[in-house]
Amino acid sequence: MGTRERIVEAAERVVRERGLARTTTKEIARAAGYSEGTLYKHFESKEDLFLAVLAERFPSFVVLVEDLPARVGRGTVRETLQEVANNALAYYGEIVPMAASIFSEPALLARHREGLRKRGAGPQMINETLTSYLEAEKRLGRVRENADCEAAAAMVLGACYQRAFFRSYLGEDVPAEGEEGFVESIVQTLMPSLSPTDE
Amino acid sequence: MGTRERIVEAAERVVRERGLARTTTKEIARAAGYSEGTLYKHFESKEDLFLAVLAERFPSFVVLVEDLPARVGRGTVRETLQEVANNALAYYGEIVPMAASIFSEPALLARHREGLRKRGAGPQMINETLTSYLEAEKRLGRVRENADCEAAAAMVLGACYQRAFFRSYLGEDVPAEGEEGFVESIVQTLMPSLSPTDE
DNA sequence: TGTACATCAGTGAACGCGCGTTCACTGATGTAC
DNA sequence: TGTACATCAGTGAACGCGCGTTCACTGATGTAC
Repeated sequence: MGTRERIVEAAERVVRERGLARTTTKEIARAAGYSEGTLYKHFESKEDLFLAVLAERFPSFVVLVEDLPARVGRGTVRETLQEVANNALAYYGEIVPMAASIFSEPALLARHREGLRKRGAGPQMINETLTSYLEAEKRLGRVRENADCEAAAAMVLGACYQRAFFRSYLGEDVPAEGEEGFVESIVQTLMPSLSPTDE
Repeated sequence: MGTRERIVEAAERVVRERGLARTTTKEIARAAGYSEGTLYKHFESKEDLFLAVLAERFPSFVVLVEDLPARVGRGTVRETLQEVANNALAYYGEIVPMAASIFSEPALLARHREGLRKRGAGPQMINETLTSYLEAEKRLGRVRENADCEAAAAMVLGACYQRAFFRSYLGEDVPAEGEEGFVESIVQTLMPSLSPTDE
């Protein structure tokens, strides 16, 4: 692992631990095992370093759902939805605190946004991928003809997203089993709108 | 309006404009029309001032849905859900950027959390109120017997919440009419799970 | 009414700290001949 | 092989700026007699 990568990784770690506002170049250097000067050999500024963290260290939005196209027509739609929702909940729980903190630095948010735009990436990609999956299932007749796939995806993922946010915001220690039940009740409640016939 | 209130209002304005990280006591004082010294006559520290902003300037979570209990049995459930969802979308759009930015200051978040806990308040109150409304409608037979009201509320509000977050995050200018259509498709998709009979 | 004093919101210059950033320097490695 | 030089990642002390906070002071208002 090169110096640059070590610095980016350390920066992410420090931001997670102390929050964006309390993260200093001194602390990042210490965590990475280099001097502060070295940071500036690899990055133009602290802001540039943060942008690298956001671009390089976030688990890809695509990875979470990348095998969804291959799931079309296999297993039940319900099982697939539950698996996606469980993954989304865990994923959102990881990234929400960090993504949220960018809002305190509008200039950083603007530059990050621009980076996302150029790469055609962004958090909404998960929703689009899940929508596409449901539409493919609809074409196979495994999702009812008049279902609104976009709305269904927005509700499943939105519910998970909000729950992850609440957890971070309220600092609760919700047991993992509670989360499983949550996902199950969400999918269960949505199924009548998706099933081609009453189950 | 007293001095203290003017300072709190100015602080909120500055945080909205410049983000939490770029908000200084100097700028707050300028915006409020007082000297920096005056800030410290009314607040122990900058952090205390922010906590006052969070506690006093956020539109109450309750106000949005406070008349929901009175709506039980009146109008259609669908209309009520749509109205709530539209309000939620607008409300989340207002508060998300500011609420999110607290994540950059873990100490501030922890103190705010404690304040919420003491007042029995918090963002999840909206979900609880909407759940109660749906349960009351269920008792009247206007929502199907086996419906999961908590899951339904989580999906409607979660979808709105995530959409508001995406808008802020991506900086899009989604036209208002697009939002109306979004809310409609959400509620439409959820109705089969709630209606006592097929519509 | 006038006088002496107390109170207190507000001022604004000053302070000191911690931050991001810079820069002259080091020393290991590579290269030419 | 040895010598002279170039390169470059990394150092760490230093700098200066902007921040949150303090404090001696002001002047308006209230109160006692």
